[in-house]
Amino acid sequence: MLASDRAYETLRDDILNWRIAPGTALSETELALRLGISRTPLRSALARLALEGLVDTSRGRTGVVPDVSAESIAQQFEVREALELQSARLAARRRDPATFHELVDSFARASETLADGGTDAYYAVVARFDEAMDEAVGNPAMRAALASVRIHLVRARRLGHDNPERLLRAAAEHRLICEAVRDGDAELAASATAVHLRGSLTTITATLRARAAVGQLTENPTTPGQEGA
Amino acid sequence: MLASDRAYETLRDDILNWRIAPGTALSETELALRLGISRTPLRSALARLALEGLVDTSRGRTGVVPDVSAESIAQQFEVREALELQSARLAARRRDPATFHELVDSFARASETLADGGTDAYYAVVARFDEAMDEAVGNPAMRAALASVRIHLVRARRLGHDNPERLLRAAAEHRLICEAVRDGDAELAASATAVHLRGSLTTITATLRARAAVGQLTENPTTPGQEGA
DNA sequence: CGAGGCCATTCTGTATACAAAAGAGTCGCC
DNA sequence: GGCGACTCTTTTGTATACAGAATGGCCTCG
Repeated sequence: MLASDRAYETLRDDILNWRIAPGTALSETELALRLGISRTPLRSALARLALEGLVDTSRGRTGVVPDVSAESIAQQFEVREALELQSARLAARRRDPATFHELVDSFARASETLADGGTDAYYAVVARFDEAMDEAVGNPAMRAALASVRIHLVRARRLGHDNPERLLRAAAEHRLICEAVRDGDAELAASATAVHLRGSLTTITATLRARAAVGQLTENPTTPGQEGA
Repeated sequence: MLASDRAYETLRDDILNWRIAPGTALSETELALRLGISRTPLRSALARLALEGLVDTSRGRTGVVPDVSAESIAQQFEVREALELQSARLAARRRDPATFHELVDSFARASETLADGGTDAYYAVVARFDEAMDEAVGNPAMRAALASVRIHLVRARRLGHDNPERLLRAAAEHRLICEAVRDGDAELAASATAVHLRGSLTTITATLRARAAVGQLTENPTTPGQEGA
């Protein structure tokens, strides 16, 4: 595999999993040294991250990891709502019913999945759902646009990881979407998606508020002293 | 200005204005020589174009300019519809009325604008409209998503340049959108946008069909022999 | 005459060296 | 004591050199 791709994936995962704290300055020389590659492929990786919005280069030339604010999340959700509702409608018209019949079953068994494999196992089902929707829509441009939005919300999702009751409600919402898509009901699929997104955003916003209230004491134990002091 | 930025803008304009024909292979060494820079900043420019979808790197490592097919346009419009309808709704809720009052006037004078300054002058008004919508929405993520879609449709728009009667109808549609946004009527703004997009897509599709029927004889006079022979 | 393999050419990917610019820190002056 | 300018350091942007890989042509064998 290419060194630039490895650097990109490593940095992306580090940012997405909060191993690099928001506000951290991303020095090319330092990162290149840390990853054991030269600055050339690292620059390429940083450029990709910057274009995806995972690194902010707007102020100053040194890239920094952008913060996850309630405002930025709400903005991402406005875009996500537009794209996912459209996706749901199109998927309902073009889907393979068998695929979504299967997904309905998967979401019906969500409580077992959560009990057995935890949140990661559940999110794997969600990933299958997203993939099935993208494939049903059959629009590469839509897939790319959605991928761009979803990658931003991964960090936010990580914040709400510890909320199993929300995940169960989300599973029920996903199940309804799958049923609507399976039955070819475009408007119901869109409405069910809107319901799901509203619930999702409410949970994330509440989590952010709770974190802000608790303070910054117990978080980010993995990266001590990465901030700009 | 940075050499990489200049290279990016030059190549982007060349692609958007059909000075580089679809299917053309983009050799790094050749382009670097042509633009008088080294391969390093040129690589950066190519990477940006590839991430924006203006250069296709999926098959093989050498980038090629993707073709503009009726299918790809339709797919872009499915994304555009999702984003612009959402934008129209949000803009209607958050707009500054004066801005859109002014735009209503501008589109009302479209026939004069076209007579005086031609299509370029008209498209300048459309650019002001897009900017006003983005500003009214006030969502950087939405702005970025829309910019990504719009850049793809610039090439398609160039194809339909020679259709003044369509432009007059488009001006009337734009005027209706502006009136709805000015009045804060979110649903009317969305509906008017849907009408406009449908008309736009129909025109572009018809133009593409006409070009296909005429054949490839009279096109691309600016870049003779750029294709792979 | 066709197909397969080998060789050469050319391309991309990576590393490193150099220059220019920005930022911070300090010294001097007001 | 505060403000400003200068210098030094660190950083990014660019160029070039080198290595590995792929592709195309050509030759040979069947």
